Amino acid sequence: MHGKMAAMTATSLPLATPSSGGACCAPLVRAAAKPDVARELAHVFKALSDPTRVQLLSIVAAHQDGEACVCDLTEPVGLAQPTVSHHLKVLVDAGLLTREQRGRWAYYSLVPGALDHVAHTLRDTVG
Amino acid sequence: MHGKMAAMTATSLPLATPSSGGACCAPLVRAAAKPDVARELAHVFKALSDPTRVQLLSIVAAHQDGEACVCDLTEPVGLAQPTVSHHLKVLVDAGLLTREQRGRWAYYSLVPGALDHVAHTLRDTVG
DNA sequence: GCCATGCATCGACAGATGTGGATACGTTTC
DNA sequence: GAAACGTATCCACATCTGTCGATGCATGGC
Repeated sequence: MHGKMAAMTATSLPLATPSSGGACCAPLVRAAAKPDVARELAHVFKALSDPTRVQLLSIVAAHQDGEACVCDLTEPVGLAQPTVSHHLKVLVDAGLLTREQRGRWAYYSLVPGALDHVAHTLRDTVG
Repeated sequence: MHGKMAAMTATSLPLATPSSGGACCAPLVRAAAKPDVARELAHVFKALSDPTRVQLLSIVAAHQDGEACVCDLTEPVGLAQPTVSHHLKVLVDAGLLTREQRGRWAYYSLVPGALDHVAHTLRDTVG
């Protein structure tokens, strides 16, 4: 749509024409992120994009043995129990928490390397 | 508000009552995240929670000199120019990109330590 | 078996978000 | 000055999201 090839006939350096009148576009020095990777990253970040969910992760991590049940979490965040359950489900779906039912209680814990993995992928993508 | 001190009079270990019938709640071994920190983190993560914006960061980083103008970005992500401008504004507001107008073009670049700072704060908060 | 408890799901609602067409603004060129 | 170009802003719209009351579904205690 842009006539990129036709521009080749004009000068030997169609890109990076400097100074005044030329093009704005600089060349790429490496490949950009695959859309799949961007989607994967965005999915995890969407789970982290709510203050309540960041707090929930922190509270779970601060508990003994790194696990907490829903009843441990509703009061610190000041939200109703269905809302907390919803947020926890989002975090589980993002691969940041695991759920384990023991008796009447559902215990949530951090997935060990999850955050490190995200940080590493992000570094590979934009770093 | 919680009478933490008063509870000390009942038993020497008011928390962590174990085994069967007892409470579900495990004690905290350290302080949870301040709401302010959670909000700050969530704000940055919200900017990263859209696949298009992750791609934009990656494309900017992949360009020579680590900068790109809007015309470099619309075609790779396949969206209209106003939409791309909107996403770029979100990334600037989150402190992940800077904008510099040079001539007719607006050049966007990564803020050097921004992602590292976020990763470090996150580690302090939930790690 | 029956009730209480802890949690997930459902339904509904207000507010936020991604998207693009139309348009306005600043800069460069003629 | 006028026209062209690159971007940002405005507006409208469909969709998504956070929230909570009501309800269902298990498990444990009586």
